[in-house]
Amino acid sequence: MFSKSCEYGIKATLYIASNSNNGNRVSLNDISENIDSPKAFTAKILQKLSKNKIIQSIKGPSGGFEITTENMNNLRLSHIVKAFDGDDIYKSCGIGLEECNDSKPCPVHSRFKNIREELKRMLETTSILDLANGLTEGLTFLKH
Amino acid sequence: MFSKSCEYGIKATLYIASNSNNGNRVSLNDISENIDSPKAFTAKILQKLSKNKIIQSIKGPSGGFEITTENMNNLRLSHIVKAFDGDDIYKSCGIGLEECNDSKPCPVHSRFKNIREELKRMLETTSILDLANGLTEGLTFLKH
DNA sequence: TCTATTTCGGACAAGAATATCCTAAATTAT
DNA sequence: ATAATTTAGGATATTCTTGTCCGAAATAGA
Ligand code: SF4
Ligand code: SF4
Repeated sequence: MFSKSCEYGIKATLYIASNSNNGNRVSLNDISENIDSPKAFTAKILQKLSKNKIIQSIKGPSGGFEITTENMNNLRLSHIVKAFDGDDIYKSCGIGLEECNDSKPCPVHSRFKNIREELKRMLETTSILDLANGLTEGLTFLKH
Repeated sequence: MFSKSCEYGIKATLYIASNSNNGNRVSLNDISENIDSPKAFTAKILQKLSKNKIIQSIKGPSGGFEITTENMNNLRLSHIVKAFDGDDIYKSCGIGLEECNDSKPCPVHSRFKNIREELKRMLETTSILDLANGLTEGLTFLKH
């Protein structure tokens, strides 16, 4: 469904958010250990999140990553997905015709439409904070 | 959502089905032209469909590909998807934890679950014939 | 100022997906 | 039989994604 990068991006953001909730800044090492992702690759992911102003990065000793309360509240899952995978998931569903529209639909169009819209709606209404809270409360997990 | 291979696989099957409906056997050339896909690559796709007994292939002059009425009726979209992409789409949704379960859910689990199940249900209930009919009747299209 | 820590960013490597090419095998028609 | 057509399948190429490596830049503390 999502690219590996996007999956790591979501996990990393949520891990950072859950820690920022508690006032803790976290390092690349922390993150890649706790979300079970390759360290060097995760560094790239974090750079991208940082450039997209989803998280904040601080260099130097006792540096690391954090996310502002404002961002946690305002940013949605859709923002992260968009940063990594673009809006493909909203457009090129089904069998990937170049231009999709209702007036010249592909055979699976009507069947996929609802699902696609439900997914879109879910991503656009779920905030980082919503998801991070479950982590903080120990109700959900980022690795097994 | 699906791999390119899977998309071609779906399109090819539907094109063949729509033609088998009219008693026409179609060749690789026909198919790749009408679904707008790279010919050599499409040949591989057709081989896979054939090995998976989704379509039938006939060699030699006036050979080509066709699909039986029985297969059109019995086979679902899910069979094609499974042949190309496995059952990933049913398992590794959301952020791709290795083992997914309700008792140790990832943060997006509850939100993704419904969507995933709806997708699964749709794929498992949509037959090749359902989709091919729309094509035959000129209501839906495989290229623009 | 010097050192240690930590992110940044460019270059490179490995792997997977996508795509092409060419020859073999089967089948039909002549 | 021979030639023409069409699928089968192995080898190879290209492109994209995923992943690693290493030195530069920033920053905190001694
Ligand atoms: S399902 Fe609709 S939107 Fe998706 S590829 Fe087909 S025509 Fe386009
Ligand atoms: S949403 Fe559920 S099933 Fe999907 S990866 Fe997360 S825990 Fe697993």
